[in-house]
Parts: sequence; C-alpha cells; structure tokens
Amino acid sequence: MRDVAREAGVSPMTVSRVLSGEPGVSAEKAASVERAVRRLGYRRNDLARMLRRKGAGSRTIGLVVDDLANPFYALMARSVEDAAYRQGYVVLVGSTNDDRRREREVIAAFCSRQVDGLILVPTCGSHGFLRPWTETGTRVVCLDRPARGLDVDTVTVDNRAAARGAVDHLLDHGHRRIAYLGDRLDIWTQRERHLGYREALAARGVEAVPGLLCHGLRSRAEAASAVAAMLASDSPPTALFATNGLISAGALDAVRAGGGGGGSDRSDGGGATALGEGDDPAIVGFDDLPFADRLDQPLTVVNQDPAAMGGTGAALLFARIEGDRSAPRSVVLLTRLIPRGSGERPPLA
Amino acid sequence: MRDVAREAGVSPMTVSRVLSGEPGVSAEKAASVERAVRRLGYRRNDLARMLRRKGAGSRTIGLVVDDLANPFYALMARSVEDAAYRQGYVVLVGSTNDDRRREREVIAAFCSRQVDGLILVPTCGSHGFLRPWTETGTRVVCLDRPARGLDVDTVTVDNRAAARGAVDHLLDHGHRRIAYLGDRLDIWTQRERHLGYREALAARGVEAVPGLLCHGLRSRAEAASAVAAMLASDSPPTALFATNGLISAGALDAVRAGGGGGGSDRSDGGGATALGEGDDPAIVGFDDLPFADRLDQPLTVVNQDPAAMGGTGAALLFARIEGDRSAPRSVVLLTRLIPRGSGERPPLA
DNA sequence: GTGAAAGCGCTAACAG
DNA sequence: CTGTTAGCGCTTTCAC
Repeated sequence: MRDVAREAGVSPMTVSRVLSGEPGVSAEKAASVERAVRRLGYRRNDLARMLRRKGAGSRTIGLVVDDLANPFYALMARSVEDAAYRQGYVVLVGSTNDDRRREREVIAAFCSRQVDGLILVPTCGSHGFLRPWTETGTRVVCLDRPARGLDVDTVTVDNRAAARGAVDHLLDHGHRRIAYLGDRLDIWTQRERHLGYREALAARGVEAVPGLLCHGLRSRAEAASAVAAMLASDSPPTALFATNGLISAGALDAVRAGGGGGGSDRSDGGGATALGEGDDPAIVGFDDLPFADRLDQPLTVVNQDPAAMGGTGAALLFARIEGDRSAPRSVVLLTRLIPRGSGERPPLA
Repeated sequence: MRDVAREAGVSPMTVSRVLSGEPGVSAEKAASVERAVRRLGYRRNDLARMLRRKGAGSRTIGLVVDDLANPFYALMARSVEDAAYRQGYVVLVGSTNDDRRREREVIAAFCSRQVDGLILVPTCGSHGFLRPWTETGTRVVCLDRPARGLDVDTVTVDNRAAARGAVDHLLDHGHRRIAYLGDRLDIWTQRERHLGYREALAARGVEAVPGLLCHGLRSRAEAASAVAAMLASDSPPTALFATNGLISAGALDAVRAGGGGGGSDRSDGGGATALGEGDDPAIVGFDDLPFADRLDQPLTVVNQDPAAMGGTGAALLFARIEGDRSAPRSVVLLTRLIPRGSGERPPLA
C-alpha cells in the first residue's frame, strides 16, 4: 500500500480511502490511485484490515457439519453459503464425522481465525469450550440438533413426532413386528427418533422386541448386514424403520439381496421383472433420498428440508451478528411423510 | 495477551512463547501462563499472528466449485476438506453456479483473506485476474476443467475419450439415432464430451442429425422437457447420451413419464410391474448417480471419481505450498463405463 | 531464559 | 480534502 501511495504521489491514507470507497477524495487523486493500483497489481490485505477495524468483524462465518459429502448436509451447506454470499460473507467449512475431538479442533481453528459466527451441527460432546468465544461476541446457531451446554438459537425438526408418524404409518398397514434401525444413540436426533418409535408402539399396545432393535449403524454396509441378519432370523420383522438416509440405503441393499424379485439380474434390460413380490418387508426411511421415487422399490420416507434448515440458520445467525440480542430461539421445521410404496406393503400373512 | 501476561506476572513475549510451544521457557512460568490463560479464558488471535509471521502463511485454502449441493462436487469438497484437516489447514468454500461474476467475487474475497492456495473448478471466463495473486505466491490447482489464462496444475478426466466410449457402446448395441443432451457449450467438459460424441459417430460413418442435438440444459426439468419433445417428434432417437448427472435425471424423468411400463403408478406396492418394455430409448449417462444401480431402470453410466479428483488436487496444492516449483502438471484420471441395463437395450425395430 | 523495541499492513482519530 | 500519529494483537530480533 505504501508502494501504491508513492507511485500515486499521495499518502497511504488516501489510498486506503480510495480502496474503501470512502467519500472525501478528489477525483484526480482517486484516479491516480486507481491507476497505480492497476499498474502494480496491488491487492489489499483484508486480514490486516480486519485487525484494525475492530467493529466490522471478519465477514467470515464457520459451518461445521457431520459430513459434507452427505446430501443432507451438502444441501444445507449450499443454502448457508448462498445466504453468506448475499450478505458479503465467506464461509469456512468443516466436517466432524461426528467425532468430538475433530469437532473441537475444527471449531477452535475457525474461532481463532476470528469468525463472526458459527453454524454447527453439534456432536454429542459438551460445547462448554465455546464459552470464551461466545462471551467475546462470536455468535452461534445450531442446526439439526441442540448442543449440550450452549444456550443458542437452534433449528431442528420434531424428530420424535416424525418418527412416531412413520411407525404409526406402518402400524396402520397392519405391521406389528417393526424393526428399528438406528445410528449411535449418543446422537440427539437418534435418541428422539428412537423415543418416537417406542411411543408409537406403546400407544397401540405393541411390545417392543429387543431382537428388532439395532443401534450404532454407521454406514450403508453396516446397515445392510444388520438388516440381512435380522431378516434371516427365526422371527424376522415384517417392516423396517430406517432412521437416516444411509441406513435406508443399506436396508434397501439387504432387502434386494435377500428378497424375491428385487434381487434378479436385470442388466440385460430385456425381460419384464416382477417387483413387490410380497415377501419383502415394508420400509419407511427418515430423510429423503435422491431418486427415492425412482427406485425399483420407491421408498416411503419422512422428509425434511435441509436447505430450509440451512437458510433459517443463516438468517438467525446474521440477525445475531447484526446485533439481535433477544433470547435464543428454537425453530422447529416441518417434516412430511411421503408414501411411495415401500411403506404401504401389508405384512406377510 | 497483555492481560494474560500481567495475570501471570510475565511479559507478553513469554506468553507468546508458551502458546506457540517454543522451547526456552522455564516450567514454572509456563505453568503460570497456562493457568492464567485458563482463568481468563484467553484465546489467541490467529489473524494477528499471521500478520506478523509472514513466512508461515494463513494455513487456509479456498475451494471454489460450481455447486456444493451437487453430489459430484460435494464428494470432491469432502475429500479436499479431509486432506486439509490432516495438514492442519482450514478451507473456505464457495459455489459459483458457473457464473463468472460470482466466481470472481468469491475468489477475490478468498485471496484478500490471504489464502495460501486455491482449488478451483473454473468457469469459462478468463482467469487472468488471478495473476497478481499467483505472482505473490498464492498457489492454484484446477479440478475438472482447465482454466483459460492460467498455467497451473490441473486434474481432469479424458472427457472426449469417455464420451466416445459411451457413444460407441450405444452404437455397438445397434443404435444409429443417438441424441446428444448437453449443458452449455462454454463449459470445457461439455465441449469435450460433444467432440467425443461426434468423433464416435464419424468413426462409424453415422451422420450427426441436428434434431438430435441439444445444448444448454441447465436443470433436471429443462432436460426432461427437451427429451420429452425429442421423443414426441416425428423421428425420435432410439438412444440418449446424457452428459451429466442432472441431465441423466431429467432424461429418466421424461422417459418414465412418456414410456410404456415405467410410468404406471406403483405406489400401492402390490402388483408386479413390467419394466424395460422395449419402447424406451437406451440411455447412457455421464457421472454416476447415487442409487443409479437401484433405479427402476438401472442406469448405464460413464463413471468418474470426484473424491479422487479432490484428493489429487489437494495433494498437488499442498506440494506446491510446501515449495514444489516444478512445471505445472496435468493429471488425467480414469473413467469407467458401468453397464447396468439402460445402455444395453437394442433399438426399437 | 527473559524482556524491550520495532513493525507486519492497515485504518481510527484527529489535525490541518 | 489530505496527511500525521498511533495502534489493532501478535511475533521477530536482539539485547540482557
């Protein structure tokens, strides 16, 4: 910047003013500065700028999700990024893999870079470590799950009610042996969905069978083998409740591999193939899947809107950054059961 | 930091040393500093730190893709982020929507925040504007496409050969009226794929029919209606070559809506439904789709590996950041044709 | 081993 | 309208 000032024959201060678009600079000097900037290929160092301009903030926010490659979080991220772009912010992004240590490291790295705000899909760990930063003005919003030890704006869905709705749907279609296929119970959404499952069964006087409960499914493959084992057991379920997209996919894998019509090789593309033979369990999944409506077994799901979640979260965060000091809000977004066939199959006689 | 120093009864310099893990500080003073840090909830400002430590860089990279919500780029982003995490870097992320203006703004915002490197999926615009930054040491790597006016490491696939392979596959199965369904031709990958399409036809002496050519398809819906119009025309294609995932999805939509067996309502889940009636066109898509193997019409695709692309790009970038000054490299990743049924259907008699 | 002085690149506050 | 001075929070350098 000194170089530019010298080249333009003015003081650094004038250069600063021109580059910041401040008024009160004569047109000639401004032009001369701009020429010098162009000639030298000068670019302002915004990091140094932020250091001095305390009030303005870094115009950077952090987004921390479970897994950026998961379509659910990818949609969320895109909508957060769009909101940030519109507001003139940039976004640091990180995946935690639902690992507390990694989450802490990522958040710490973001905060020491002075982000103005943080949008988190928090892991199960306590988030008290954020205290020093929240106290110095870093705003935080939680998405998908609340964070323990952190009283901030939160955007979620009513997981329990949604799960109850899914299981009710299966019960309505005559099922009594409904398997619960879940991820780690330390994840809040999973606990809620499990609760909803139990409540739905209890409301109808259906007993929960331990053999139909499966927690800790972390991958599509794990889900597939758990379901395969269940279906091969002495008293298999007639219906499956899969509590996230990954697990739904795994369940479909298992059903196709083991079921009647679904498993046949269709790669010749020639012959007509029967579907829904009736020996496949009914399935309701949580979270929509891309192409869930086009699968060989169109999948009934409880749908949420991750883009809306991201957009709402971003709106809350920017309101806070802009000075909103009201009490933390909890926004609960709607879910919707989308019947597509897999959840409406009656139980095997 | 001054406060911590006062609290611990040492100079700011000693605090700095302790926090940076430098040797040459007595154990007692170090402990006293750490106590003070904890008591005051002090967190170092890494932005200020970077300002002074010129050589070290900001340990931040930027990733600029077309659309973070697109599974292809989401996978790429995740693998870049993982590599960055392992190296102790954080990543700024932005979507361009293939819009040159937005790309420029995003890149400028990243660069003025002093990123050490940039991983780009460049739009069609010239990237000469990056010159000032590349000259001051900002490293750049391009993914998926080369950037005009920027001689840097690039990771791509052989789009032309891959497209040729896809069209050859359709020709091998007897098709002669093969539609080309493409996005904007100003996108490099699309130009290459179109070239491959023409080459494949030419090699067999098949004439390219203008009515079977469609460019500029920007969304699933647009692709669907273009395909629907084509199929309803006097001389419809017997096969479709869809040049990206979005367009494949749209083509499937159109085929299902218009075709024979695929369109029937299966939401009752009861009856067996015929597929591949023979009146549907064959389809080969570019890029794999999640669940492409589980669709009611399992989709034959040319597959690429976006995670490998991201990983390779990150490796190249970090090598550059670490000082590699060799000539820019061009890495060409492999593609694979995955036959799943939709591309092996013979043409209608 | 420790601290004082100087300064990274920029801008707030004030003076002219 | 323009320039000077001081200092953002940290670290380099060099003295002790």
